[in-house]
Amino acid sequence: MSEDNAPEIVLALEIDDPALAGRLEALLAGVAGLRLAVSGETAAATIVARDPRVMPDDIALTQRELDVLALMAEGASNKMIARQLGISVHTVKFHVGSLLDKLDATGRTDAVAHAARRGVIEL
Amino acid sequence: MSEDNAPEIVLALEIDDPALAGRLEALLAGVAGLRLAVSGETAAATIVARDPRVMPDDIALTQRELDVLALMAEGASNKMIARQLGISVHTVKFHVGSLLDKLDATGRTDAVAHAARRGVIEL
DNA sequence: CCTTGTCCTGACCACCCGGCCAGTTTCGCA
DNA sequence: TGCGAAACTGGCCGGGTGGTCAGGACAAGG
Repeated sequence: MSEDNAPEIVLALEIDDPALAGRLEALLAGVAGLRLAVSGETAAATIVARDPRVMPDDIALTQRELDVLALMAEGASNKMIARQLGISVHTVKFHVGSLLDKLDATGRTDAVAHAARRGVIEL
Repeated sequence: MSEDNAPEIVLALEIDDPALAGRLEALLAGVAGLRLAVSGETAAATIVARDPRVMPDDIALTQRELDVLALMAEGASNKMIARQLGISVHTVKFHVGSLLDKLDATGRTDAVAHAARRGVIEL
């Protein structure tokens, strides 16, 4: 049915591992209906595979710490976080402190950046 | 030894557009050597296609604001930024203020998050 | 029973942050 | 040559932030 609305799906590759990239390239080359993007071309979708080395140990964050972290990433102040989670500002500061420690960050901005970098949270 | 004619490449799909997702699913289903991940499975690579998000006007940030923003993303304090750029803390606060205004952020953490989201900076 | 760990709360304090005021120099442009 | 925009600096101040102390509730496991 209507192949008119489905020309070709253009895919881009962003893969750290050269071996995996090569295999995928070879496999996808033989598929009708899609092709790989040439340099600079805008792709409909991108195949990504990050080097797993960036998150060696998935840092053990408690559920509460993840809650606080998520709200921190939204730019919420301790007071806002406290209200949102139904806990006291003191407790929020406690969790933020733990976060700074575990993420090896110097402040909340640094903590969010670190967490985003290693995929703990999605910006 | 290396039977690296590896079994299958497991791919995950993260595509906003259902139509595109469906087409890709159909296309890739017929390719030997790779398969789609089942829910929760760890994939070797992920195919992503974000909604052509609104990055209408790449916000006009001055060079100095970009300098400050980059250091903010590293978790640097105003004092550190001042020292790094060879300017006074007051000037840093001035630029941070402009950044918060232009990025529609409530604080430096929010500013970094917004900037990262719309690709102004790379985390 | 007692210890351990996690989560939660409180208070104190030095410092940082963001917003406000006002002022300078430098530059491009009409 | 005048004029505005950008960059820079200063002081001031209310509120937020991060570090440190101390302690309570509650479940898991010795």
